[in-house]
Amino acid sequence: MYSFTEENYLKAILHLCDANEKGASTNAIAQKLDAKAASVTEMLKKLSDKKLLNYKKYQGVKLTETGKKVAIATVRKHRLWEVFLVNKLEFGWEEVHEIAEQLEHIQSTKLTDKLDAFLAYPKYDPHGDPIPNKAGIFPNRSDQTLTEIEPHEIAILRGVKDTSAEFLKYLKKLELGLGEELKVLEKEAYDHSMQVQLGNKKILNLSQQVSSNLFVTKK
Amino acid sequence: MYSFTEENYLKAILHLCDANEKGASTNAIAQKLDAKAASVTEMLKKLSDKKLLNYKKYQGVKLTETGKKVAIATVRKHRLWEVFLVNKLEFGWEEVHEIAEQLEHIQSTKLTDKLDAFLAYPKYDPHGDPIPNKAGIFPNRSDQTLTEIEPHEIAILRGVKDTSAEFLKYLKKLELGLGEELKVLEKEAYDHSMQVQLGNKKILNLSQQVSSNLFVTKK
DNA sequence: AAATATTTTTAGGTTTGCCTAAAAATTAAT
DNA sequence: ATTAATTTTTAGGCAAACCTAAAAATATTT
Ligand SMILES: [Mn+2]
Ligand SMILES: [Mn+2]
Ligand SMILES: [Mn+2]
Ligand SMILES: [Mn+2]
Repeated sequence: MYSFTEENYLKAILHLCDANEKGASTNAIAQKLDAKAASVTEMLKKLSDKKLLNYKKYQGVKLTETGKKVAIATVRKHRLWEVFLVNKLEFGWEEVHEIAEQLEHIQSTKLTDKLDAFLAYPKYDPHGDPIPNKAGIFPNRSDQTLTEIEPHEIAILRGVKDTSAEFLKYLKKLELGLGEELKVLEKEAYDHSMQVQLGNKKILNLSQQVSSNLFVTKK
Repeated sequence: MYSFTEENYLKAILHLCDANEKGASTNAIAQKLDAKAASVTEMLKKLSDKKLLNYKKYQGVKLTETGKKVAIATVRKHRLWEVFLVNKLEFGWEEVHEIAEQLEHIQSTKLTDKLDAFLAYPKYDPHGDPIPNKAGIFPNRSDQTLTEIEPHEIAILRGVKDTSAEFLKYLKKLELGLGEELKVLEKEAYDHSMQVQLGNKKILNLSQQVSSNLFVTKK
């Protein structure tokens, strides 16, 4: 249906739009795909002709519904294969991305869905990234907050419940960003505060108010 | 390392050389790959330049050792993936060939070998075709003879222990060819003869001497 | 041995996807 | 508001694989 290359472009654009709201710029796409801007322009025209994205000269692009569907399906394949490689074939989580980059282009919806079932419908890939279901819906980034994590467990920050500027600024000050690993050291029974160690070894003390507003997944 | 297309050519040529002794002709390759003879000629030159096969104008081709290695590795990948699809993902054996045709081109020796281990080093694919090991060695067509098959089981004829012309002629007379399915109906305790039903429903009575010379695999 | 048929190769094109270099448009800095 | 810097597009090419049609070589008949 769609070529290797087309799927790669759509996936890159999906990720850029996720980050950038305004859409994906030619240069950003070029950088992400390790191609030249001229090649990207050419491809954008083709994808636009195929109604996979909206392109107007010099204006960057956004995916159409169809384009989004194809991109999400590709992400789904990529992440499911990564789960397979790590959970079933015992690859290390650092080795699987490159192989998944190839496997994600295998064309068979039935294969994807059977793989999904075989893996027991995982919601996150080995790097903690969410896996869209057959319908293209991503799992709630997490319904689990840091308060539910027990000492010695490692959590990965996935999102925030409180999205107020104040809270986000506070997190920034703590150097607590999405994707950060948090090892729970201790939970204080007295005030329910937590001592956690960041990936960079820094140790933080988080109040219950803070930890109950952090969506995480266990590593 | 090698492109999708190159692997397909080498695999096709391997199979044709297997059948034809004399090597593979341009036309035969074209037919097998559903391409035009002109395209094949062009590709043969490229593969010859890369030392994957020996090509002399108008003389057909044979694979070099390197070419054989690549072709066998591709067959290995193809058949291992077929086993995966049938045994693990519960595909029907008639659905897997097309998907394996895509999966066989994934480039990662480590993946292939880990898949092999995950599947417990299968010797045959779902269609009974032998799977070469990591070193490129095909299994002995079968070490199991028909005598070891129990009533109600179905066996597929894979080879013969006795290769004498007499025996082969006898098999031909019985219409018993490689690949034939044999359902064991009864085993006579008295003389160890067997009653078997062929795929075409014909029922045969085979002496122990015959059944002990037929290499089979269970279906 | 010639004539005919078949196979294979050559010659010239197409499509996909990528490139460099130059031109045009947009954005940022005086 | 100009000028300068950056981004994006256009123009012109290249390589991998494919194609059709015509020419050359080989194989088969007469
Ligand atoms: Mn990945
Ligand atoms: Mn990819
Ligand atoms: Mn197959
Ligand atoms: Mn193939």
